[in-house]
Amino acid sequence: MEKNLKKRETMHRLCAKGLEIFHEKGYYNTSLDDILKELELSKGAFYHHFKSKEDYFISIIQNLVVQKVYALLVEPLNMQENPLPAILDTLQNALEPGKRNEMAYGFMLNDFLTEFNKRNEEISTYLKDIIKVWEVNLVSVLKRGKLDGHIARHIDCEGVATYIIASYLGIRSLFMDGNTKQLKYQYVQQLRHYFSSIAERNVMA
Amino acid sequence: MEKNLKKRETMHRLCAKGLEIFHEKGYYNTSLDDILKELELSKGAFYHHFKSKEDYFISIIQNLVVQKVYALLVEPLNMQENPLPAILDTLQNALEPGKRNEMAYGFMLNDFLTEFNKRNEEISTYLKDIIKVWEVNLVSVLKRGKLDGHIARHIDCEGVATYIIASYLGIRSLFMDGNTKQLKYQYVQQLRHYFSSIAERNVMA
DNA sequence: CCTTAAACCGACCCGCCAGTCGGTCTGTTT
DNA sequence: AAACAGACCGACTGGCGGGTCGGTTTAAGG
Repeated sequence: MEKNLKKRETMHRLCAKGLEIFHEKGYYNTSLDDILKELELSKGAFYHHFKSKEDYFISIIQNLVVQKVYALLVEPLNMQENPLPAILDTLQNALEPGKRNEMAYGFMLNDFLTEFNKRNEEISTYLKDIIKVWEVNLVSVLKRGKLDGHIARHIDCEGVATYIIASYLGIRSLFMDGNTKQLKYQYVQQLRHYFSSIAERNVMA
Repeated sequence: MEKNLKKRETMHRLCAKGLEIFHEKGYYNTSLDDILKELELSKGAFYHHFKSKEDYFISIIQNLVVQKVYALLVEPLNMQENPLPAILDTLQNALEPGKRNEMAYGFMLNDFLTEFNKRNEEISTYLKDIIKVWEVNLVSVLKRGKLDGHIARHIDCEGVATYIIASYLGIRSLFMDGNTKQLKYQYVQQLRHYFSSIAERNVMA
């Protein structure tokens, strides 16, 4: 059964490198040969494992992107009892420059989302589903926070989630022009102000 | 001098239609022939007026996009004395579906920004400059608002501007999946909460 | 071993599209 | 009306890149 292992290994190498380069240069701006050259693999190897470039990218989304979103943006939401600081910490961490050689700058959802919008409906759908998952989790954490008295009763949790997601995607857009340190600081600062306006009137960490 | 008129007219038709289609389908996903076909012009005509596709798009940015940003996002900022409601109204209006057959959904900065990021540095620079202009104007309006006692004294106006821009770009990203009405409502609602947290403590319209 | 099927190779095909170029048509100038 | 220039035409080129396919290597099973 070593053949099977080889297969997995090669597919995994392809996906990992693919995500890295697609994220770096964009999907449409990256040719398969770009990726294949780096891995010293051939066209033949690629098409043995994937039926098309599109199919390949969908694999990447489902195997890697989904996991990363969970690990980076969903799971940390439940690390604290009070959702507002939990969300703040999560986002702050997600904007941190990549540690241990992982994908620099935490995330790429926005780039892919706009790249595929109106160009490839199927891939767009997969990406939107990921956002949806994030949103659903945000909402549930926020609602729990409302029940626990951390968030004011009149607040619309769905609206808050939408607004958080929007601001996060947007700040990631702005990250491209270098001054990430300051942008991140400003973002977190203002997010704090915003959160203070929807928190239940006692204290806000 | 009718020749000169003809030239202007053709160039203008090219730019207008170009912006429309580039915005609709993306720059790299639109071939010149796509545009030329709709205008019933030829390759020859095109290259008589512009030296490349890139040069063409830069013309579009400088002639049309800049103006639209001014008209839609900068000028309305000074329509009211209190900057926070002014900004709110401006953004709300900018998210309004296009009236009188103009470009649907107000704006496209984010799409272009991410499309050209890492693919064409020159064009990216032009786009970033536009954002910068918007930012500068936001900051100046905010600072004036602080002097006039509408905004709390400890607030960082640059940070606020960044956060506003981020959230706007982000909500525009989310607009692609259809439910714009609700998204817009949620966005404006939360923006109001945020603004209430940075306003000087009297009233907030 | 020898067979079989898998993983893998790489030359090739083909459509797409930015850009070229020789030519035509039309209005302006003298 | 002749000469010129600028607007426009459209067939063509060349490179890029996704996808194909016949062949070769490798490892599992008999």
